[in-house]
Amino acid sequence: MPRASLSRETVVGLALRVVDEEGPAALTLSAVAARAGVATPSLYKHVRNLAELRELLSAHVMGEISARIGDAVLGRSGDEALHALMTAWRSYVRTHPGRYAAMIQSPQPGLAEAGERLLDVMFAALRSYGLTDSESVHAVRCLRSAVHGFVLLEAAGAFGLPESLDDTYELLTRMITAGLHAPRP
Amino acid sequence: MPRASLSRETVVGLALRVVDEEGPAALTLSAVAARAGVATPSLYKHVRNLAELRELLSAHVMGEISARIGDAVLGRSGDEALHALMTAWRSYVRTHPGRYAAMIQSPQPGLAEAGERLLDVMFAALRSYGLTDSESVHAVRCLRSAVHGFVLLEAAGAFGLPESLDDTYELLTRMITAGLHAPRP
DNA sequence: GCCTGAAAGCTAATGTCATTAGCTCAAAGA
DNA sequence: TCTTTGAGCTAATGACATTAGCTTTCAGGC
Repeated sequence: MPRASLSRETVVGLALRVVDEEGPAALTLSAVAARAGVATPSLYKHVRNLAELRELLSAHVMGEISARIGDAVLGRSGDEALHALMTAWRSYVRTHPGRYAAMIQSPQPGLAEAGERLLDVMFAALRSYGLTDSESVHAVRCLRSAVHGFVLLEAAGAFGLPESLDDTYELLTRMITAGLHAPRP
Repeated sequence: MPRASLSRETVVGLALRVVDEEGPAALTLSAVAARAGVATPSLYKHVRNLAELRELLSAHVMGEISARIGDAVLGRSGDEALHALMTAWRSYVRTHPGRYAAMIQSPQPGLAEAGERLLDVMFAALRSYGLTDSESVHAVRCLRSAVHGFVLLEAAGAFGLPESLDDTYELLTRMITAGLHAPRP
């Protein structure tokens, strides 16, 4: 086996640096190849095509988020766990806005596993609320929607007014936690 | 003035049909030109470039949403107004998922006006809660985040489980409305 | 009815990408 | 040392965006 200077993982790592430093729109095979010091077609030895690279990158990012929020939730329960989860999620996106924006949302086969892990962490964080399975599904969806919407808009710079975004996020957190104490009407 | 078969508005209209029928990724000047029955470079007589077309399209979509939720809120107040606003917003996105996904979120000069109008409608819908200006800003941001996150994920097909999405959205609506009755801790 | 100039559309050309085909050559293992 | 495998390369193709410069149409004045 010859020159193994590159690997699938290295390529994904370089792709992450591209989106971190130049934004999601800059993610091209050319850009990654340039960073790898390699001709563009050489990348096809490691990833099937650009679409697969995007998928691998998305799975990686989902994995990082799961790990972060999983850590944050450890040893906590109830509102405290929820608060920690939401804070950790937002904090990750603030650190890597391009990375988060580059993440694919539509259901791809390669993302199923990473997506499930992320859901698992969220379900676990809600466990102490004592919800039924079905209530938990609705609760996780609401949590995910609210956090995803907020961090996406924040990362895009879509909140123009001068009011504190920390305060807004506090309010959002309270809306979610309060809503979880009475998930049915 | 010669052959005025095309216009800025026509071009935007064709672009809307492209994203509606083929998704946001299919929005190319080639695709629009093909629908217009015109060579690609001819479009440059009407829009500066692809970036500007995206901006015009985004402004148009924002305008449509403002109009829809504005209508929905007319003659209502309080929780009822909020509920109508959220329902109308989601309903718009379900009708035009590609259009919504094609909408730019980052603050562009050309989007300022449309963005302000959308914000105005949301502030108006919250008026009867009697919030302070600052509380309203936080409330609108939370509302926008939650709705945007939900409809984006729903349009992307990101909610895989079989539980009813209508029920989830009801819960999300209740979380927001309940949170608005006591926006500060 | 004819002239003219501005605007709409066209062709040709360039540059960036993704992707495929087929070659080369390094190095691992016999 | 020889073979084989696989990483990386060059060349080529095709889709796009964008620019330059030409052609043609037609509105309005004569």
